[in-house]
Amino acid sequence: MAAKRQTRAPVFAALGNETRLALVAKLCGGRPCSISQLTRGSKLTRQAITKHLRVLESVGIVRSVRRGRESRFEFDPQPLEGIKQYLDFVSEQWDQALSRLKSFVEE
Amino acid sequence: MAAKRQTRAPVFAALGNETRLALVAKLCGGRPCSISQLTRGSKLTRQAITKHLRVLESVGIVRSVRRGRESRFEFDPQPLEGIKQYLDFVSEQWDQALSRLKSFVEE
DNA sequence: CTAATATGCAACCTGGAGGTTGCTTAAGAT
DNA sequence: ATCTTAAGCAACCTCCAGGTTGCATATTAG
Repeated sequence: MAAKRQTRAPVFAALGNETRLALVAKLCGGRPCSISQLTRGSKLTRQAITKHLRVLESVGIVRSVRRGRESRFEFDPQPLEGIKQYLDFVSEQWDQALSRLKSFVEE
Repeated sequence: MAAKRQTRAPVFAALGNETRLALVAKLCGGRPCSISQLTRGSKLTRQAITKHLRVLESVGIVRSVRRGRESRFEFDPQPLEGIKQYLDFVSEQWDQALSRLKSFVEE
């Protein structure tokens, strides 16, 4: 658990941006998309979108597969499982703290 | 859902840093801590820790209560619920995409 | 073959994140 | 009354995230 902490912050950071959240929302629908496709419907440049995709790719949320002249990006849910576990861990700690407080007050 | 998207990125971003993750891990244990307490056991300056706490506070993960000459920070799990919901939403989309693919292949 | 499309690469700009130091003020401890 | 500890404020520094433009290259379409 403690060993994994160093690897989770980058995943959170990758999600800490509206544009990237929107990309994730689009790609988790299942259909792989090319960079150009992802750029249409965004106010940003293709290069800007590309950079965001590379950030997501660097933490494994997304994977790129070259297909002819276009590179298609597809979603990978695995890194998200990791941070979900972390959030559950935090919630659990908190709940336990609350129970301890409660039993302390009751006695 | 779509309306909330704009408010989740900052929460993810607040967690996208090792130091802040460590602070969260400490505070979710239930015991409120002063800035000085949180600074001991870190290699950073008190002011650096303060800045990180303000970031967490700005998204509601943490709340500060003045207690005499010290300001004690306590954890608040509520914003984390929001991003958990988002992660569940993404997973659900993904699972549905997989089922669609599966039934498409099977027919 | 040529034109159009999709991407890659690199330079560049700007603002803000993350950190430090120095000084001031408030509150406890002696 | 004085010393010490906790915290706030502000200036400053460095580096990188996020974005742009311009040009080069690979693929596909006509």
